Amino acid sequence: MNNIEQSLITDIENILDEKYGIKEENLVMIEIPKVNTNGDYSSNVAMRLAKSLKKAPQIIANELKEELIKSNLIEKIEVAGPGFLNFWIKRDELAGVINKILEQKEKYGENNAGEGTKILVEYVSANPTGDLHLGHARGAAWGDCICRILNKSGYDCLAEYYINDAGVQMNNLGLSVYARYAEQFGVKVEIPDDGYHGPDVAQIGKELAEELGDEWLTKEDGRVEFFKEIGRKKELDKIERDLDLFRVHFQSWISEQALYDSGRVDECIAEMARLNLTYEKDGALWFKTTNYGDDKDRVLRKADGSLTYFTPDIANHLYKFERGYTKLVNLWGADHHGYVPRMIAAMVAFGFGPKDLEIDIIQMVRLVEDGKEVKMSKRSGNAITIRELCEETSVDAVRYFFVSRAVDTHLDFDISLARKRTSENPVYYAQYAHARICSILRQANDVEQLEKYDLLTTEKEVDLLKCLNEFTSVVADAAVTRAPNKICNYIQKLAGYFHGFYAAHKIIDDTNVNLSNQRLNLLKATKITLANALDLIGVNAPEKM
RNA sequence: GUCCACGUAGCUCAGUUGGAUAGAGCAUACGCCUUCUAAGCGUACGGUCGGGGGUUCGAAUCCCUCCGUGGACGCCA
Repeated sequence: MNNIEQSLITDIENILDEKYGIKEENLVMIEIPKVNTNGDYSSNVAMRLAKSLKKAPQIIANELKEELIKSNLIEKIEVAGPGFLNFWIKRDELAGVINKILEQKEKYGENNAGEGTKILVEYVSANPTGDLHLGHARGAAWGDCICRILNKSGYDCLAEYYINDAGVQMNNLGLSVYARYAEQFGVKVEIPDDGYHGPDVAQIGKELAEELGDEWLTKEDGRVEFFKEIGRKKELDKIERDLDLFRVHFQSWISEQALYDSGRVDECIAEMARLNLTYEKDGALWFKTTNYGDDKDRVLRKADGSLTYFTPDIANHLYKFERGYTKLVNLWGADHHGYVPRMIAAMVAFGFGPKDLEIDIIQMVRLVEDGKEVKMSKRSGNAITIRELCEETSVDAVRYFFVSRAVDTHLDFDISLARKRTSENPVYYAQYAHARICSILRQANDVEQLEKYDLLTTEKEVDLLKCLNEFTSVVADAAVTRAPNKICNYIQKLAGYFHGFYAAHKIIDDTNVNLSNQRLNLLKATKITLANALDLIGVNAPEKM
């Protein structure tokens, strides 16, 4: 990594080491000041050292300035305010990023923040008993983007879906599917109270009636098993198709039932007993999660002999570590947040670190149209599905909107806004910038990459160059903090700087070929960076609009 | 009731190991197309960072308290 920020940090760290013998990671921070009268970059390191060095921050800043000014990156340094170091970078150094981008192309933005960490991201994991809805869509968008960002940042990332296909609910699914199937032949069978009454199950019943005929009406042997299995398969196929439409693809699907069948669940219980983590009380088997930060102990095996949801889920998580993943990330709905401490406690009980499993909580989505909350689909009268949402607006808009806000905040998804093709809609704003660049490049002669970009010195050009320089560290930061919304913020900023630059300057100019060619290369670099950023959130970068 | 999130401009939100005058976009008002995409650009307006207290050179950020919103408190999944 040799971007400007990183070079500045390294320079300062070296000086601190030589001059004061200070070696401390993450001490030196570089930021881009809000106003450009405070430099291209600035650092507060002198203020942070004031206490330990027992010197006024301004004095430290001036001492650092003496040394730093020797750097060939820097045009000018000022010590300002309470002790900030403000840096102005040589213009041709800033522009060096253009050739870097032109050479790296779709690889620009790659970084090694993850240092090869094997990380497993589990998300969506909706039960195969119905369609994917709003909340799932937000989770799917978030998880997919996180994986893209992690992969770009030197993590070895696996996207996994945990299928809750064991237990009572699957039985209920089987019974419900059978009831709907029988209904097609005029035979009335009760759907269990906690069964599935929705239109998707009715649809499956109808399909099965057509495919299979009435043979199962009379055949009782293995009927529930059969309908359970086929219901599961059909529901999962549907989920996979909807996710595919949403451009989300899992590399791994883990079945809860398979964890039972392979004996992993039993092994897990046996291992907990060996580690003395369990006890019997009131006929049930309990896990001493309170010893590891939970607020009460939890039941693993109920008095009726069946296991709780918790037990196979522990086996599920242990299996992730077993496969060599050293970092686990889950995305859970807000309604599961009470479940977080016990799962972490379970992993800690098995000797893993409290940060080896991190669970991000996704907040609720409200659907809004014309200022009013929309609860149900107008088309079907039921809860709105992910497919319906994408068809009503667009995959690009849905993905962008869901990912552009931090996951832990409540989100209003404004359908009318998502449909708009104006600057009110941030997706179009960014895509329009890309299309605009493509249009200009189509009309210009193709230019080779240049040795120098010494003519790109106006405020708009410098803003754009600084923004391009920033991309790699934005990606790295988004990966480490698992915040795809930071990529969206970056996209808006980059698109904004481009539009500003475009409005201020004529790019294709036959009377000044040198400047024109430098600007065209700046455009090419901007196009690549914008497309790379959009790709990280899975949104298209159109050539024409 | 207990626990967990969240509360920043009219609206939607940025803002992390505490830093300079709290930032965008939208909305509103006014400008800008004989010129590469006006799905754009520019200017203006807009704030007790939910209230109060504390910690210190410095707080939207950390601590306490109160208010408001949402969620969780099963031998459900």
